Amino acid sequence: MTTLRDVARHAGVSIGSVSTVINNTAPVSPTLRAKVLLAIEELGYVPDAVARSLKMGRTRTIGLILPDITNPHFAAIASAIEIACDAAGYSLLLCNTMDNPTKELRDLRLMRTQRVDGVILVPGAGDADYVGELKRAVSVPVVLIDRTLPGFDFDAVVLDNRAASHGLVDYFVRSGHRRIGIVIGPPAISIAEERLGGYLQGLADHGIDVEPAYIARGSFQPEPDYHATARLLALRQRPTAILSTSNHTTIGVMKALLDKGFRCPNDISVAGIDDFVWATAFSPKMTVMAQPITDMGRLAAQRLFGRISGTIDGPAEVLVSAPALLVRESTRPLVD
Amino acid sequence: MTTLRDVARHAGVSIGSVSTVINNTAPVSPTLRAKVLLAIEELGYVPDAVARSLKMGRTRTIGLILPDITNPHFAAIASAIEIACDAAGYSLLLCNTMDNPTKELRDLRLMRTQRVDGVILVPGAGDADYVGELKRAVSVPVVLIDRTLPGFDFDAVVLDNRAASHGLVDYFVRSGHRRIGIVIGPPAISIAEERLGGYLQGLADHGIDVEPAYIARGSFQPEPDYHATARLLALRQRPTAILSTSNHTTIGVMKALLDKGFRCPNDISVAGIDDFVWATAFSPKMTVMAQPITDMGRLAAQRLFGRISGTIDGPAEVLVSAPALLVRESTRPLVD
DNA sequence: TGCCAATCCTGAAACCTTTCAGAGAAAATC
DNA sequence: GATTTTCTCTGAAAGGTTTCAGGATTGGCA
Repeated sequence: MTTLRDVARHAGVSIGSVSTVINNTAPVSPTLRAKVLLAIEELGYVPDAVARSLKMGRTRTIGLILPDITNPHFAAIASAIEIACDAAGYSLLLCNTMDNPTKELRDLRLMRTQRVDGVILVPGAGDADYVGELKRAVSVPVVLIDRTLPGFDFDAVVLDNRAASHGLVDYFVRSGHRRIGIVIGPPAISIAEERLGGYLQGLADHGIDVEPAYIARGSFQPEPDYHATARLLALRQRPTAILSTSNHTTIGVMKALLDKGFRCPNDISVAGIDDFVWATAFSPKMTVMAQPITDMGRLAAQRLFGRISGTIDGPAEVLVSAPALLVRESTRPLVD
Repeated sequence: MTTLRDVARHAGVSIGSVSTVINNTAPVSPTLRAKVLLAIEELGYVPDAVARSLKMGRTRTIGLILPDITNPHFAAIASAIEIACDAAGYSLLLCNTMDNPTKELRDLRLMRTQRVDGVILVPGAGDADYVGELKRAVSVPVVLIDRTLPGFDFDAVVLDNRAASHGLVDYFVRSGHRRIGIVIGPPAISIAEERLGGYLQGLADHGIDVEPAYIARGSFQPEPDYHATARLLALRQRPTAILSTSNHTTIGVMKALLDKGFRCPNDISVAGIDDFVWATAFSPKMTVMAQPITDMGRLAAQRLFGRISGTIDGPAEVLVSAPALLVRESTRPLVD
């Protein structure tokens, strides 16, 4: 590796001058600049970000911790954040927790030792240890995205989850449905409770009694949610409509319908939260509440950069995005 | 931030001793160890990876450069690599090129300034500049995955792409199809040519003449491949089977069928390369050649770690994985 | 008791950069 | 022409760690 020292020697100038030229940190004579630039070119010098980080006390790197990069929802978030990082001159350290709290703790610790300048986090369900570590990780700005963490005042970028499921219930009821099931994730995850809350509120607003059996607990994962859906379908008095509360859930729901021999929307209407590329590629095209996920990712990154630079310094804010209903072909009016 | 110096002072020992205890790099007395551990605990000391990297000359970080994290295929690769990194004590720097050569160059340069210990790369279509930069990036081990780069002897982990499309052609022909179309990506990407090659070979092996109009150039992207498919469907003499050469391509193909009013498999059979979670959630369940993608990601990471540590030091190897045919419901025998 | 070997531990150098006080030269002012 | 100001550039310190030559202490042996 060639260093500043090599460049300086080769150009016949001091190390400090080379640094000055590279970073444009003070006026220099054209001669000096030319000599240095030439030397850099000839030696193929590339600055060492490690040494720079050590000296400067910041790494120009942020950490992204999410549950499952394999889920297109989180992949879209990652993509948006990566674009923002590129534009702002940040590098991106990626960690995938697989929804494993132990791994998440390890990742948080990794962020500390790596001295990232900030963290964007999709928090899992946190116990006491977790909460402690997260608090300590707070030496650096943290922005939550997608999910929140009760009791922590971090900036957060989230969907209006209650509105999302409430809107879907509204739509179902307007279409004549009253027996509406829901497949929902674990209570420890904030969005599960919020989406369930919107569903309950929606039913209440329309004067529909809650049928406990219509609330099927899954895990926001295709497999468990497949089984949760199967329970719904096995009911003596089946729902006529199912609210699927995430894209991975939708995979489980649709798979269950297919396997159990139900046609959608003829036998049962299904609407989901989250849009995805393949939603319109197969039968039926899915009716969904879409999240402005790219915007949300960008927003989270910009928020974090603002905190890091000090441009943003008020109290923590929760930025809430509105979902948009896309009516397609997995739902139909109930006529009987 | 508390430093080694702080810990040393607090424990009443030397800096070197603290380092020794932390890294278990030499025998120390139980007393010393206890004092140091206690001090670390009390001060909440976390080692500084930046300083460590500077001193050691390695960062224990690898870079992953891929075209589109939003594509579940690459997301699966990323996930597998992340798991391998976690197990081996490496951090993962993620870059997303969006199939943009300029961005890819920038990412490569970023890897150099960040002093990553190695790079796993899904190369795009490279021009001269690109090739030069890549050559320079070679100061550090590079492992290619998914795609190769002609003329570079890097380790690579790839699918047997010819076998994948050849196998699909075989399957179609066995099912009675002879008018077989293909939707393929741009020629500059290695896998496109290989998959096209397997298709041509397959036809040849069965004594079927190549119909140029049946070869539809797309981009391995839903949108362009939708239009490529539409061209196939507009043919006077339509193919009875379509070979879709990537998962994103499959989205375009199926969408086009749906929009143009063709039923699959009744009107046209479709088989794709790449399996994906939602392949079995909708109608029709897709017949595909599945890649052992998780294995491939792990393999690439292990290969890279081996190169970095020097455990592996022979000439570059291309590790070829075999695809597996999963017959589902998007294909059917041709009876007429 | 005296000496040597073995065992622990210390302290400073080095990794590559940024930053800044100040040296030296040129330009400006009286 | 002497003095001050301005403009460039230099050189060294500092950032937190690892490493290693050597110092200090202990134990063993004659």
